[in-house]
Amino acid sequence: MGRGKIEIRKIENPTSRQVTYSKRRVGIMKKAEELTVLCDAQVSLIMFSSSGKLSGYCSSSTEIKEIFERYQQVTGIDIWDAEYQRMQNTLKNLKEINDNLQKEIRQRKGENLEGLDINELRGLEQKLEESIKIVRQRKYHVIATQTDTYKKKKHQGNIYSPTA
Amino acid sequence: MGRGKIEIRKIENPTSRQVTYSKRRVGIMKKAEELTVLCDAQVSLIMFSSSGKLSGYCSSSTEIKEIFERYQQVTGIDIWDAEYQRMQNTLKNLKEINDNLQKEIRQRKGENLEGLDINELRGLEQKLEESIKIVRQRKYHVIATQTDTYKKKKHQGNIYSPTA
DNA sequence: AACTATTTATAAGA
DNA sequence: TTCTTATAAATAGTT
Repeated sequence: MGRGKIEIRKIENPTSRQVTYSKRRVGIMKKAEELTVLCDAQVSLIMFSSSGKLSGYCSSSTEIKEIFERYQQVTGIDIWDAEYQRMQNTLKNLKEINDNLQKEIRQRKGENLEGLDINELRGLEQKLEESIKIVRQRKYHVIATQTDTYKKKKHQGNIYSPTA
Repeated sequence: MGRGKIEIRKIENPTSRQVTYSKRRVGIMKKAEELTVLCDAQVSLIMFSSSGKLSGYCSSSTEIKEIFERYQQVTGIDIWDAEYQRMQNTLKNLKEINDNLQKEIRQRKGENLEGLDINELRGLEQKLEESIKIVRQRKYHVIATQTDTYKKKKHQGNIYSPTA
């Protein structure tokens, strides 16, 4: 295609590679346009250079999306399937986790105990006792702290009180 | 490109159009392949002839899907549209619900009580007391039922016992 | 970016 | 479709 035949293999020199890309990019896009017009075809051409730059051609009055949809229809390949599946799985897992959480909460509330045997009930009772213990400790701690604060405030207040 | 210059406009004769399509289809695919190899580019080329026949080229070791995803990323065009959005929302909601459930459970377990004031702590204590009451009632109910069953079985057993 | 010697692509014909 | 071939187009190497 120029001064001397070339082999079709990767151009190692990055500058030459970039130059060739620029030239051929224009060339192939022209070909795509010509094919579209001459043959009344629908064409999509997407290119990423080795440096990651995007160029594209798409037959006028068409969108890439449309072409991909048509591609899907014809090939039967579902481009979105994998991604869709992944999301569905995530959804399923979340729902499962949710269900379990709901179940645990209901049990801790004392709802839905019918399925539990005696040992499970004893375990649940113990857990609740532990929880209530912690809550009570916390409650007393808060009361104590509030009382301290109150006392201090009262004392500070007294400094400026009429009786001081 | 041949015997005499041609204008780039739709070839009206369907046969010639088809012939030209066949030839140029091969040509542009070759160009796509060359661009891929020479310039280390990622290329996708999808063509539909006016009669609806699909041809495509895609850089080796790549899938159309991959190129499409990359295209999406770069352009910001969302090809998934409604379905995707809907799933994303569902996912978001589920995560939120999940978070709240986790929080409630943690509180009922006695973890993470730092944020609660004295009234909230009293409320939680009451809830736990109610729960524990229900669990205990259930426990005694189960014990009673088991004992009944045992008695009945024992009694039935006696029917066939040596002493009967 | 331009130039240009060659190679490639391909239109028309068979 | 496929081949042939005259010509147009593309482009590699160079400036």
